[in-house]
Amino acid sequence: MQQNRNDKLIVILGPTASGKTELAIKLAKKFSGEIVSADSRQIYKRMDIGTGKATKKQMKIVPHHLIDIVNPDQEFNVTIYKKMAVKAIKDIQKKGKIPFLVGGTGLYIKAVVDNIEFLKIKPQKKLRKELENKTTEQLFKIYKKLDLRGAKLIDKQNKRRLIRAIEVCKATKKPFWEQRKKGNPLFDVLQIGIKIEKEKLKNKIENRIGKMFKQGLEKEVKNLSEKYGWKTWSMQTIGYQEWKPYFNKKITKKELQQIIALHTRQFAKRQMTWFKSDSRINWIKNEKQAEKLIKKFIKLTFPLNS
RNA sequence: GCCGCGGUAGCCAAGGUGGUCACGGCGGAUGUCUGAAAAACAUCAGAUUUCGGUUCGAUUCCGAACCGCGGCA
Repeated sequence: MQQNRNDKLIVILGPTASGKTELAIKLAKKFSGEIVSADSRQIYKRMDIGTGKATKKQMKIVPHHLIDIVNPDQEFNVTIYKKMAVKAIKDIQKKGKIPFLVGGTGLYIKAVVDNIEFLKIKPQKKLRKELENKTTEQLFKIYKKLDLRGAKLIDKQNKRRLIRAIEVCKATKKPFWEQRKKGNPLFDVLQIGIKIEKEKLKNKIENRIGKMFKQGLEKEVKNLSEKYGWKTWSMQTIGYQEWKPYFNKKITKKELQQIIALHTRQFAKRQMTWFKSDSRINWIKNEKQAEKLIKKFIKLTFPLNS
């Protein structure tokens, strides 16, 4: 354990609408920290209301990183994210401040916390296009030939994963599965998860959507769809994709709102499924508990703060 | 009131000609995750409106009741 080097990282995670943003800002302010977003949608510019970004005002209280970093028609992925996040975190540490990694995108958080070293094989458009025309059975057969062990463990029916696995095998001439790896941990991490009952979260989700509608989500979505269409990756976002049938007059506004709420609830559940499996997460119910954990965590490196 | 049509899981919904019946989809529960992750994918639970009859056997055939829809009065 290095005593005086600042390699601490505090993670604040939880399902959508659980109140991460608010909590993180309070904590970061209190412990002189800066926020690094771990949210796969808030990276997009112009997608403000529907992704639940912090307001300009809030961002003035505490510096935020990795928000608004690409245009809505640009492609983005974990690898890019990880690189940027690690850099942002280190920069904050160098300033003697504490980085707060805040968000609900499990894979992004994991990439940083577990230092996943993604294989440097770029997605190959031609190959992917070719493979996409095949059935999952065909893809599985191909993969099996390239990586017998991996074939036993992969989601057999998940085309997207099969294609990626094949892509890596072909590019590296080695089995995909055994090439996956984690590096040594980059940071000393404290993970804090927001615990919230299902019913309560359901209400919060509904309220939040109501608020978004009032804040002008319709216009935001309309502008985006007119400028970039509906097919971009960024439009594959809850709170955005659902508007298409509404604009085409296939559903009413009330139905639209219900569908968004449904999708959001389902998403929240998937997030929890992801987080549940990480036993390192400290689940808290309120700010006080979070503060307590942080104080204890920080003591060694920042004796003056406690 | 009469005539017709229908009543299959929380919702939608397949099931010519009776054989441990019970297709799907949505929703639900549980889970997977190493370059799209607010993505993609998997597993599981759950039903024949009710009461009688015919039959070795009824989701299926017959009758009645109840409910819904349409038409006539």
